[in-house]
Order: sequence, then C-alpha cells, then structure tokens
Amino acid sequence: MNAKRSGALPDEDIGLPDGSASTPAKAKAPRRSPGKRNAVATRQRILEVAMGEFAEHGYSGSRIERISASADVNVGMIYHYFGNKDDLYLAALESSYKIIRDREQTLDVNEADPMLALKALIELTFDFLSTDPHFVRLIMNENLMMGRTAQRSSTIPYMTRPLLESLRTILKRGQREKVFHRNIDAENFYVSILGLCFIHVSNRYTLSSMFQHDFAAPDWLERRKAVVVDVLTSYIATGK
Amino acid sequence: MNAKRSGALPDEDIGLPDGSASTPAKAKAPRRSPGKRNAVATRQRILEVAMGEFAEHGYSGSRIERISASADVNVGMIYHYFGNKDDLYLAALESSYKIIRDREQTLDVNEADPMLALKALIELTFDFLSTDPHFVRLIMNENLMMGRTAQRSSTIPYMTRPLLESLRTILKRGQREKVFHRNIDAENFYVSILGLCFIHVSNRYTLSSMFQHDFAAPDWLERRKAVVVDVLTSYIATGK
Amino acid sequence: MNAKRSGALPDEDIGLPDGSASTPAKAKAPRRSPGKRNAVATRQRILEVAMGEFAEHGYSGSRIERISASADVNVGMIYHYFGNKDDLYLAALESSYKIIRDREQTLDVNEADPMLALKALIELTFDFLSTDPHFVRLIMNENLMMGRTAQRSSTIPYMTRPLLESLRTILKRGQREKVFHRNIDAENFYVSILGLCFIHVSNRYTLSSMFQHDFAAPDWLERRKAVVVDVLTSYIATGK
Amino acid sequence: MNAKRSGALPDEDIGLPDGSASTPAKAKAPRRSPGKRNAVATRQRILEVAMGEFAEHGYSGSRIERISASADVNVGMIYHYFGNKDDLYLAALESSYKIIRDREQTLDVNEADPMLALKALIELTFDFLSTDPHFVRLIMNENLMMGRTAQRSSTIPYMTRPLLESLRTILKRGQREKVFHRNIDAENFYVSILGLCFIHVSNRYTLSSMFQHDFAAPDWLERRKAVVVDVLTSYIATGK
DNA sequence: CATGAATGAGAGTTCATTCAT
DNA sequence: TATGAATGAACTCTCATTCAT
Repeated sequence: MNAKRSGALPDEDIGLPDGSASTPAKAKAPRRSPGKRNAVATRQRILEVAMGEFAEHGYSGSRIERISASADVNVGMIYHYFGNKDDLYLAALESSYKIIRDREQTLDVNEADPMLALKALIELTFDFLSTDPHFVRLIMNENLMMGRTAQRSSTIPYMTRPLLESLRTILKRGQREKVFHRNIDAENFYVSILGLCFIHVSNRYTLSSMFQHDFAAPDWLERRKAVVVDVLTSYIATGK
Repeated sequence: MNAKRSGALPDEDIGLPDGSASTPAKAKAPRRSPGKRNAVATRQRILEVAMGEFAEHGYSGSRIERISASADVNVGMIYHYFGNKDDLYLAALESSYKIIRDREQTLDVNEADPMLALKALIELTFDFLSTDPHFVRLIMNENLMMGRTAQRSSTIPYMTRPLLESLRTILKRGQREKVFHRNIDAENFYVSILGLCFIHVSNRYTLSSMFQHDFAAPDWLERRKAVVVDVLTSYIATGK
Repeated sequence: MNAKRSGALPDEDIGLPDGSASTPAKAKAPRRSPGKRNAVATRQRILEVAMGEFAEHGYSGSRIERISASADVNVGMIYHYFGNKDDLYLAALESSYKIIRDREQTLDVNEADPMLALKALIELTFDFLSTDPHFVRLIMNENLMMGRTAQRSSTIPYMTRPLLESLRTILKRGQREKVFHRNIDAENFYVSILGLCFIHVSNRYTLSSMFQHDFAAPDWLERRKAVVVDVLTSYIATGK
Repeated sequence: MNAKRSGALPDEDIGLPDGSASTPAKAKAPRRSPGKRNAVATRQRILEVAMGEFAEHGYSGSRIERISASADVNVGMIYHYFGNKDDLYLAALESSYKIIRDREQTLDVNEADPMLALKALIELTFDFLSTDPHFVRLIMNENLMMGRTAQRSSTIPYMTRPLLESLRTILKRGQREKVFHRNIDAENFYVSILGLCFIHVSNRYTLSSMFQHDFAAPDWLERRKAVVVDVLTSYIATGK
C-alpha cells in the first residue's frame, strides 16, 4: 500500500492526537541487548507496542514515531516489517483478537451443570473485558471506523467463533435438560451478554461523569458482575 | 508564542482521517442565499454540520475544512463563532446530548402501570439510540477520548438527570406496589438498560462481521427490542 | 488548546511581515549536494539563515517558509531540529550572542596601559556593533519583545560576564594607578559605552532622515568612533 | 493603499503577535456616550489607542481588531477614518512624534548660563524618554522597519529640529563664552545625548537580565541621569 | 455614520512515508 | 538489517480587509 497519510483507509478511522507530553512514554518494551539483530523479536516488540498505541489513541491518533520510540526501533523498521500504518493496525487488531480467543479456550463447556457453565462463561467475558480496557477500546475504534479493517482481515471475522460455539453447546444442553427456556436464541443471548459486559468499560468515562464515581473500581466491578449474571440467568432460567 | 497545533485537546482524542474523496461532501445544508449575513443561522448551520462530522469521523478525523464546506461558510467563520476545533466539538457534543434529553422529557412517568412506564422508557432508549447512530458514535468517541470534553462541559454532567429521575420514580412506585423486586438499584438498572440498548449500535460492524447480517436492519431491531424488554422485565418483575 | 497559532512566545514578540517579493531570497546558503543527509551541516545551515532572518524581519515578521527556502531544506527539517519557531529564535539569539562574546575574549586585559586597554575595549565594541547590524537588530527586537526569550535562555544572561570582568579589571587597575577617577562604577560605565556604540546603529534610519546622511557610511563611523572614545575617556581620565 | 495583509509595507515591519489574553485590554478609552456620533472624537480615540498598540506590539504584532475593541468602535470605523493599517501606523507615528516636539518647546534656550541650559536640555531628553517608553519603542520599531514609514511622512523628518536648534543655540553661546570647547559638533553631540538617554530604555530588558536589576527603577534612573549629565558636561566643558 | 458577518490568503505545525547511508 | 534525515501534503488557526445591512 502506498497511500500517503490518511488516504490509506478509504473513509473512516479513529484517532487520538499527540498528547505525547502527557503520555509518559509507556512502559517501553525492555531495551533489547545491543547489537542483537533479532528479526522476530523486533517485529514482536513493534507489534506489542502498536497494540497499546492503537488502543489508547485510536487509529489516526496513533503515531508511527511514538511507536518506534517506545519499541526502541527506528521508523524505517516499522515500514520494513509491516508495510504501512494501515497494515500495522491490522496486525495489531488481529493480534489483540487472538488473545481473547485463546483465553476463551480455557472454558470447560462440558461442566456437569449447564447453569454453572453459563455463569462461568459470563464471568469470563465480564472479567476479560473489564480487566484490560485495551481490547474494548480497540473494538470501539474499529466500529467507529465502520469495521473496514476487520473486514480486510482473514482471521478476525471468525474470532468469537469458539465463544459462540461454547455458548451454543451450553444452551442446547440446558434446554435439553429443561433448566433453560427452549426458545432462547444463541445469537441474541450472546449480544445480551456482550452488551452487559461491555457497557461499563466502553462508556466508563461518560458514565463516571453521570454518576460521579469510578466505573473501573474493583469493588464496583465485583457487585456489577453479580448483577449481570443475575440479569442473564433470571432471564434464561425456567425456574426448574 | 503560540499554542502549538494549538487547537488540540490536551491529551487524547479520536478521529477518522480524510476519505474526502469517498465521502461525497455530505448532504450540505441547503444553499443559503436569503440568509446571507445572518449570524444566528450561520452559527446553527455550522453546529449541525459539525455534529454530523464529529459523529462520523471522530474528533481528530474531523476536518474544519470539510465542515466549513458543508455548512457553506468560510473557515474563518467557524473560528469566529466557536473559537477552535475543541470548543466546536464541545458545542456539538452538548447539542447532541440536549436532543436525547429533550426526547426523554416526553415520557409520562405517572403512567398508571409501573411496568408499562418502564417498558416505555426502555423502548424509547432503544429506539433513540438505534434510529440515529450519531449519538452513539459521539459518545463512543468521547469515551475513547477519556471523557475529557464531557468533563469540561458545564451542562452534560447534569443532562441525564431527568432520565434518572424518571427511572427512580418508576422503580419506587413499582416496588411500593410490589410488582418490582425491592432491591433493584436504579444506577445499576440504568447501566443494564444502556448496555442492552447500546451494544448493537456501538458494535454494529464487528457484530455484523461475526454473524454475517446487518445489525441495523429494521426487522432485526424490532425483534431485538422485544428481547431487551424481556430480559430487563423478567429480571425486575416479582411475578406478582 | 494548542497553543493556538501555537508556537508563539507567551505574550509578545516583534516581527516584520513578508515582503517576500522584494527580499530576493537572501544569499541562500550555497546549494548543497555533497552534504546531503548531513545532520550537523543541515542544522547549522538552518541556524545561520535563521539568524539573518530574525535580525532582518523580527520574530513575527520572520517566515519559517523563507528560512527553509534559504537554507535549502524542507520546512519539516526546521521542526525536526528546533521544535518550533520560538525555539529556533532562541537558538538564533544565543548563537548571535556567542559570536560577540567570543570576539571579546580576544582582548588583552593585561595591556600595560589601562587607558589603552580601555580604548581597545571601546573600539572593539563600537566596531562589532557597527560592522554587522544583525546583532543590534536582534537585541532591539528582543527588547521590544520585553526580553522574554533572553530570560528563557540558560546561556545568554551569563554571556556578557567576560566583557564585564574585563572592564572591571581594567577599571580597577586604572584606579589603582590613579589614571582613572576612583568612583567610576563599572555597570554605569558599561551602559555608557553601550549607549554610545549602539545608538547610530539602532537609530540609523530615523537619524538618517533627521540629518540627511547615511549613519552607516565608513568615514562617518571612523570620525564617530573617535568622538565616542573621546567622550568616554575625558569622563574617566584624572588628567594625570 | 489596497494591499492585503503584510504586502502593504514593501519589505519590513515589526510586530508582536497576539498575547491578547495577557494584555489586560489596556486602559480602554473612556466609554463614549451612546448615540453621540462625534467623528472627531472617534477618530482621536482610535488614534490614541493605536499609538499604544503599535508601541507595545510593533507593527505586525498590532491587531486592528484589538485596536477597535479598545477604542470601542468597530473595525469598519478604523478603515473609514484611516484607510488601512499602514496609514493608521503612519498617523500614530506622527502623532507620537508631535508630543515630544511640543514638549521640547518648553525649553528656555536663553537661560543666562549655557551650561545650565545644556543640562536642562539633557535632563529633559532623559526624562522624556525614560518616563514613557512608548516613544522609544515606536522609534525602535520604526528603525527595525528601516524607517520606511518615517520616510513617507511629511512631518517626521523634521521632528527633532526644534531640539536640534536649541542645542545649536546653546552650543554656540557656550563656545562664544569659552565655557564649551570650540570644536564640538552639534550633530555628533546630539547623537551622544540621544545614545546616553536612550540605551537604558531601549535595552531595558536585556540589560536587566545582564545586571539582575530593573533599569526602570526610579532611584536608579535618578542616579543614572546624573552620570549622563556628568559624562556629557565633562566632555564639553573647557574647565574654565 | 456604524455594525460585525464574511472572505481569502497565508502562517505555523504535524506526520506518514521514503531513501541515502 | 538498521538508521534517522528528508520530503510533501495536509491541517488548524489568524488576520487585514470588504461589504451587506
């Protein structure tokens, strides 16, 4: 891709300007041993820094220069390994998605009690999104950009498949055992889970200014998680 | 001397680059002619165009030039009326919030049946957010910018008060009449409403690529709205 | 935000507008070619051009564009090396001061005859200021800007120390040897020297229009220098 | 003159950017009685404000908008009365010059003792320049602009004539009475007076940062004035 | 006379990207 | 591989000046 500047993405993208001064240089990847020319490690270092940069500043607010400084490489290297900002963003997005996918694999769908399995899935989702806001911010950004990059990706569209499969498995079993209502649609239920686990992270700041307290406070999160589980289970449960 | 690229937000913001070519100049306010040299009208025209621009492209992706072209005014006029990009964004944000607030005021809280009143509130929220994605996008953008502008606003923090008051009134009456559980917390319940009404708009594109259908399709929205009402009422209802 | 027109000095500055047409692009540093991609040389070239630009046009009258053109570099390079117009001006000011300081160091303070040493110092000051009006203009400009930049400098305030030390040394010796009056104050005397050596350069144009001749003409300068030395020595000398 | 922007002055000018915030709106001419349409008074008010503005900010640093605000008229009026910025500057310059000229007329050249008359002239000059730095700043500015505007003026070139005439008269009488050296040249002596009375005002800020005290402090000025008189009279006096 | 909305031509600054070394 | 100097195209913001009302 050879597009100068923002021309890269045909239409939309999200960004946060500089503020370089106030962002305290990040945790900068550990300084590499000098002289080591380790292509794989360099690439990985750039990628990790980029994930943080894009999550924090959005696409157009992210700075190649800042990434190169934090990753302790020069600009040229970024272009060498990733081609351009657009493709670096794609790589960062895919890499971020991979993390949650891997996490979801740890779920034991075959748990004896479907309700317990469901609760576990809800809590995992809640915890994952709440613990590290980077992922949520990246998704928000991607949606503001109208999903253009996600569409280009060959891996992202499938990203939540495992989670969805787990959910379907659990739902079916619960319905067979008549502990769940039979007409619960997996997709719709997934959207409900996501909505309830996403909102306090995505809208953290506007909610905070409405309610005058921090929506990222651990104890609030703990109580909120219980409510979310409650809302969802009371909806799905037959009461049997 | 000079505030650097002065107009920037101190630290963070969200933006979507140009794409000028593909965005066909917007719907351009109707070409004025009789309204020439009309301060109020000009200011309003700029503001309306700005609301659309910021919602579509985010803060740093928005272009003063594009706004001035769409509003059919000289760039200088924007600075004349709003000072700088930042303050224009603030004005647009406040103006957007005002619209939803005004809409909420149309609710009849004293509806005889608390459950019906609650459903009305949920549906109004759902419809408002779904109908015009601009508001949702603006809020997403503001949260990606860590709420910096909302905090600067003297009006926004109080904007959702009326809605909350309505909700509290309804909840209290429902609890008194024992049709709602007694320990439902208004704040927490509001967050649940918001989460369920927000997610399919905010995550429209990533969800669409996951489930391969358009999450803005009218019929899907209709069904989804019923589910949302169902989830929330089945959680709150005593079954009495 | 952003310091609007951001790069500006906090409050005041002096400048001379364009006149680009009439100023024939300056003496443009010799077109580089071998020196391409030479950081040190490029920085130096920019600095030298900037010194001339600021001296001729004042701060706000100076144009980054004109500097970049004369230095035969891209505008971005100026920001790369100097950050902004303000800091470039600071660098130019410091660099200019350094030149006169270095020149002063060539003085032999331990000259046998204090009166001769004093004359040498006066003549050096006179010649330096008269020969190249750039320095005088830069200082005038800085004073019109109320010394804001000089105050920011960590080096300028100390720059005239050596000259003052030289003067003090000479004065003391002359007083000890009773060829100078004893109650001559070094600071006050320095101000007198400066005033007499400065005025025909700083007020060159208004004086010229008053007296209808060029105050920069070499023969006039020669005669004037003799008068200045005369005024100052007749004041300080005991007549012994 | 119809030149847009800085193109007005062919080449040079001096200016100080905004800093509007820190300059506390000046002493704003007394608010005129509403409804009064007094052309002469309006013109005069603009002129006075302009004199202050140009003295403080230099030519290109001065803002038509700021002048109109301080003079409590709108921009159009300035153009109505003065044509353009350039001609307003010329008017302000001439008006400033007129003030000092008028002041000088108060001198009694026919004072019995030539030395006393000379001292009076020196002190008047010293006091005038020290008391209100506006005049000095205006002259500095004009010289940085290479006297282009002064040359256009039909009155300025003659401005110091009266002072010069007074000086010549005094010098001649003193030389006739043999209290002054005979070969003192009026022009040269005038330049010396000016240099010694000008420097601590023109270079106030750079001198202050060199010597770490305020060169506008009343007691310092008093002592300095004595030195200046001393320097000049000890040079001119025959000692008879 | 008076107003201030509107214009247009810059000016300073930023940043993705390229390329000589 | 690696560096960072260099480029060029924007972008935000300013300001003298004009002109409809």
